[in-house]
Amino acid sequence: MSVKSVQFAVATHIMAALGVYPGGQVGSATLADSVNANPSFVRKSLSKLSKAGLVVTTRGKSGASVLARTPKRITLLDIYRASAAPPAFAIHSYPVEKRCPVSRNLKECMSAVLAQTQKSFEKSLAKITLADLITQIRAKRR
Amino acid sequence: MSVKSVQFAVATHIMAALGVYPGGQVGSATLADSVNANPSFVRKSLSKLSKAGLVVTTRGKSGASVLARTPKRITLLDIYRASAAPPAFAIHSYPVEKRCPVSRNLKECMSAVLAQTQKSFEKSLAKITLADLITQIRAKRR
DNA sequence: ACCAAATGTGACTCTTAACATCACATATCG
DNA sequence: CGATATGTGATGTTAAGAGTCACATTTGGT
Repeated sequence: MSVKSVQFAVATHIMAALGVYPGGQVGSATLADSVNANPSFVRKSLSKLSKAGLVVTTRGKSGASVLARTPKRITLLDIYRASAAPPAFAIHSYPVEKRCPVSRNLKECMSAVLAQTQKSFEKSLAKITLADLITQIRAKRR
Repeated sequence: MSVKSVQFAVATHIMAALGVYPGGQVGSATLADSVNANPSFVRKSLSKLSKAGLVVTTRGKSGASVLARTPKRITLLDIYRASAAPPAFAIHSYPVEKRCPVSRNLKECMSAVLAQTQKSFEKSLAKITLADLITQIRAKRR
């Protein structure tokens, strides 16, 4: 039950870079440098952010990306959702043993629990804006 | 950033079964039946619960397991921690691009964010007791 | 109109970590 | 002391994300 995907972290990195870079017009090659990852991988992540409406990218020669709106109005939940990271929690998929009431009913109970849990951590992400993150990064500036 | 582990769900299944079973003395083979998983796998999970002090198991002939305390005093957070599921969130491990302030500082900021997030969902798990879960299972009883 | 330079994406391989299983050590009741 | 349980290390299997490549698509500049 746990997801070790790097999508969310990379997406956040990209968004932060776009927010910090003066002017905001940044090409995918530059972003790939900052993240230190394969350009193609970064472009895929960027593409998802674009489809989610968090950034606006222009194609063709001198193509680049810009934040679609001010960092204050972008939460980490927006980024998390856009990054399409797999759900953080999972239930086993073993077949049900029909004669056992626990086996018959546990999964349903568990999904309720996990849904609530997921909601709770998403709420926590929604409280943090990209602007907050950028402020922190600028504060360190070392 | 994501690996789906089934540990938590299995551990919870085991605990619920122990709580529901009248008397509570249950062997690992019976538990394996209920979960519908390999007995060895279940024993490993059981072993972790035992080490965490959530169940008491006796070895040797007629060995079995019992809840270490009343279900009201066992939270899903206890079980989650005992199950040693991998942390729910991860940060990428790409090397830092030193000339980029975002690259230099983002990871630290992200770990703070993720730590807070982890805390938030653990808090949510702490609110649910094993007794709650058992009540739900009994309520359905179909 | 064409070329250069950028993003968008499908296909494929590589790697990793969880799952699954086995074998056997260890424990203990009768 | 043997039958039967749990505990656990070793090993094979498998699924999913990461990484990479190739190429289509787009678009500004000359």
